[in-house]
Amino acid sequence: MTVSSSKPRARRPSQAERRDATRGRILDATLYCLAHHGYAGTSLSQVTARAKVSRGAWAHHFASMEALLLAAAEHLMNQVYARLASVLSTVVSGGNDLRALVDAVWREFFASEVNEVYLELLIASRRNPALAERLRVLALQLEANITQVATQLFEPQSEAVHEVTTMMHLNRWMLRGLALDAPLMPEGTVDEALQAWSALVSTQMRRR
Amino acid sequence: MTVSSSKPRARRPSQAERRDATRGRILDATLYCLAHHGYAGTSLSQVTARAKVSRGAWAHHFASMEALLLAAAEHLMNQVYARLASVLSTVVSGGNDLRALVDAVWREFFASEVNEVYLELLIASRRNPALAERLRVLALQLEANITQVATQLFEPQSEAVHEVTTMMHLNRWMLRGLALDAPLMPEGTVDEALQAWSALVSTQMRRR
DNA sequence: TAACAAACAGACCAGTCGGTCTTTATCTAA
DNA sequence: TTAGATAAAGACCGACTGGTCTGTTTGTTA
Repeated sequence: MTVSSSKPRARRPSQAERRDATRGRILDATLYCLAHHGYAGTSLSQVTARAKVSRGAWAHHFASMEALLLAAAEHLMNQVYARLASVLSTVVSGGNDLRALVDAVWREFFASEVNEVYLELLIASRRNPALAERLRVLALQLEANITQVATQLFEPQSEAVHEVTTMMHLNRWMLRGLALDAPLMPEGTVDEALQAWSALVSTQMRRR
Repeated sequence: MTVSSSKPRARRPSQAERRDATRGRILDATLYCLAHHGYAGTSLSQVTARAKVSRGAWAHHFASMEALLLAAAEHLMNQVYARLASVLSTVVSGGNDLRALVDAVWREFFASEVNEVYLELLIASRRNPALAERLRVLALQLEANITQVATQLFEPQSEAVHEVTTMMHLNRWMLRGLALDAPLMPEGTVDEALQAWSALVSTQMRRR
C-alpha cells in the first residue's frame, strides 16, 4: 500500500506515518461508536478499546472529548465527499430519471451509517456551540459543491418552486425527516415515500 | 398556607392527589430536562432537583430511568393532543389557505419544545427497543386521529400524489427535516422553506 | 552515539451516574 | 385508637465518566 510494501526490506513506519495511522484509528473508532452506540453512549473507554489504543495515546492526540468530536465531524465529512462521486455518476449517466437520482442520494447518504453519525452530531450540536459552528461550516462547503452541479444539470419547470437550490433544500429536509421516522414505520414505507417524493419533484424540475 | 387560606374549611389533599401531583411534577421536570439538556444531559439528579423531589420519592414512583422515560413519552403525547385543538381551529376557520395551515402545524409542533423533546426521544429510541415500541404506538394513535380529519377536509387534485395520507406523511417529514436543519441555517430560511413547501403542497391538494 | 522529542502505556483522580436501602412522616381503614 | 399501607427523605453503593500524571519505549537529529 505504501512505499515499503513493494521493497524487499520493509521499512518500519516513520513517526509521522504512525501518528497519522493512530489518529485515523481513533477517529474511525469514534465514528463507529457514534453510529452504533449514539452520542450519549460513546465514551472514551469505548473509543480507545475499539481503536486498540491506550488512554495515554488518546490524550496525546486529542486535548479533550470535545476536540475529538470536532475532529470526528471533519473525518465524517471526508467520507461524505467520497460518496458524492458515486451519486454524481448516477445523475450524469442516468438521464432524466429523477427517481433514480433520489434513490441514489437516499442510499448513499440517508440510509447509510454516515447519516446515523451526522444525526447524532446534529442533535448534539444543539447544546454544543462549537460543534454547531463546525457542522455549519462543513455543511456550507458541501452545499456549495452540490449547488454548482445541481444548477448546471437541472432547471425549474413550474411556478410553484422557482429555484433549483430551493428544491435541493426541500429534498434534503424530506429525506432527513424520512430517515428519522423510517425505523418506526411499517415495511415498505420508504419505497412508497421515495416514489411519491420523486414524482412530486418531477413536476418542478427537469434536466437541462 | 396553601389551600387552607382561601377556603374556610381547608381539606388537606388526599393521598391519591398528592401522588398524582408528585408524579406529574416529576414528569414535567423530565420533559423540561429533555428539552433543555437533551437526552444525554438528562440525569436523575437534574430531574429530581427541578421537580423539587427527593431521590426516594422518585424511586417510589418509577422503577427505573427507562420507566421514567417511557412515562415521559406518554406525558409528552398528552401535550401534543392539547395542541392539536389549536391547529384544528386554524384549518376549519382558515378556509383554503394551505400556507396558514402549514404555518400553524410548524408553530404548534415543530418549532415548539414538544418537538425538541420528541426529537431526543426519537433518536434515543434507536438504541432502546422499549422506547421505540412506545413511540411507535403513540405515533400510530396520533396519526389515526389526524388522518380522519385530513381525509375529510382535503382531496387530491393532481396525479403526482394520489393520497391525502401520503401528503400528510411527506409534510411531516419535510417539517421534521427542516426543524433539524434550521438551527444551522441563516435567518429567514424557515420562512422561505414554509413558503415554497406550502406552494408545492397546494399543487397537489385542495379543500373539499 | 548522545540528547532530545514524540508516541504511547496505564495507574490514578475527583466527580457523576442510576439504583438501593433504611428511616421517618402521613394518610387510611378496621 | 391503632395497625398497616403509602409517600417521601436522603445516605449510601459500585460502576463508570472524562481527564491527568508519571514512566517507558521508539524515532529523529545534531
